[in-house]
Amino acid sequence: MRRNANSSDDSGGDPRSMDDDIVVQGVLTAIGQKRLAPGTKLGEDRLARASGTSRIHVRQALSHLASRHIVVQFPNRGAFVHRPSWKEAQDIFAARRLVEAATTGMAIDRLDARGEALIREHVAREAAHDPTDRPASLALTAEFHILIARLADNSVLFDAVKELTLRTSLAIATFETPGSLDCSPRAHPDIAGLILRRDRAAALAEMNHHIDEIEARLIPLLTKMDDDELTAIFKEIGSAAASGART
Amino acid sequence: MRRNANSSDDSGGDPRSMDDDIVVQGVLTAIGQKRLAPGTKLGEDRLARASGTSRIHVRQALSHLASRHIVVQFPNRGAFVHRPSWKEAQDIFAARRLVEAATTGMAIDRLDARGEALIREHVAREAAHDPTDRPASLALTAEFHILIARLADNSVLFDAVKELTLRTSLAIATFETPGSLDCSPRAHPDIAGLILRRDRAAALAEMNHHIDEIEARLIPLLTKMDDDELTAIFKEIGSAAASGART
DNA sequence: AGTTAATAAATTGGCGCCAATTATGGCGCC
DNA sequence: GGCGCCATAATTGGCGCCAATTTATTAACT
Repeated sequence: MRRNANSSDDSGGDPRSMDDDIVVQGVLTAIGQKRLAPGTKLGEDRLARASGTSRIHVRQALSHLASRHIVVQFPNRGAFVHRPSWKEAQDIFAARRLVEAATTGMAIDRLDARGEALIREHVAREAAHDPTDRPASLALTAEFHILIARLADNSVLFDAVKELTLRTSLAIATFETPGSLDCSPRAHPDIAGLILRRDRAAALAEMNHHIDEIEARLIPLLTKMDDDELTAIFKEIGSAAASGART
Repeated sequence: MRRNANSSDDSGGDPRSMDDDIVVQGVLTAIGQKRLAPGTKLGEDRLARASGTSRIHVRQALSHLASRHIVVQFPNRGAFVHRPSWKEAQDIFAARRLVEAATTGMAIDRLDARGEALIREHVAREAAHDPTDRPASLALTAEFHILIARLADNSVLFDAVKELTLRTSLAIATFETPGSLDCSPRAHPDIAGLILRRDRAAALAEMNHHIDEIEARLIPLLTKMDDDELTAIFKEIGSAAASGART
């Protein structure tokens, strides 16, 4: 009997071993629950002790997460939870608008009875869950978007939505304003209803609006500025001073 | 002085060490030159001897390539050059149409003098190259699409185009008809001219048509069928025989 | 007192070895 | 003659150890 690499379909990806998956899922849920802030160092020995596995699995898991842009690895310095720049966060949302508009349309095109049942089941699960539980809300949001992408029946776009969902949670953890809460899952039943009604234009517009709403909750904090932006600013001052001195 | 992980921007990704990159680039160019057919087993010891590096670098490189869907890894069996299914090839092209239409439009929006110079330089390089050199043509095609994606100034879509370009070369290696040759790079000067002229609609249409042309060169060869499709066919025969026997 | 340089501790990177699993060749059996 | 089974060989998976690099600490010096 051959064992499958990933049993649940909403798992992060395709790590080779089972112990790798433990580390990957651990880091992912820790990030999703905001127990691991962006920029945190992920020491190999520490993760190995925490996950109960060996250091080699931790390294493979970190390499896997690095390929998904969840962590960044510096040579001889270790792995850190990736802190996306403001530009990268905007890029992520622009890509989501593009890809998820496509997956929504394709999901409507290929919608059948099984797809309708899956959508209804998810809406029911969202209606029944505790709205004050932030990590659960975030996980349900990700599951909704991934479900739509699965119904689109395109493996490339499905993987893209999975990756963009993860990176979005990193962007939220980096740039979210402390005030706004639980405003996003409210829109899911609306989108689901429009999809079930095969209202293409309205579903696309609502999905775009939903992504815009998530993006609007983020603000560019200057304290979390990226190094590249900092050097760009210094270069800008330099050129401005040069032109000012010339004039 | 801090050394950069990847010096050239068109490299495959972000492998940690320099030796890993040797193996990654070696496998990539071998695939691009059709010296490694899809389905070929990539033994660790063999790759280590061939690349002159150690086995650990080979493993990290294979893990990296597996995360990019270039190779597939089976537990305790090793890594093989990924042989995309016909469905996956169609998915790749559908995703390319979506993403590259977007990158083309964004490249036109943000086009400046530097971008125009890069496009003109690439067109000149394509005009000067030997059209009978298949691997060089394929590499130039990939570089053109990646250049457009870079001008779009969206890191997520840039990475997506890089990955989709690689996967397309795998799809071509798997499904290409032997007859058709060097018909694709002909369209690049046209697309480049339309982009330079800021003709949005025509550029998008031409880019879509160009991708369609590449896809049209592929045919679903039955001999290179995927395992899943094969089992599906056997199941189909089984049910047909059962219903036939009952009737 | 601040800064620089040297030393020590901690962490990552890499290699060799051995165990576990799988592919292969040969043998006996039906 | 074909099929299934077992032993051998080859390959991958994993662990421990040591070297190389970075980081923290301490000391000396201006």
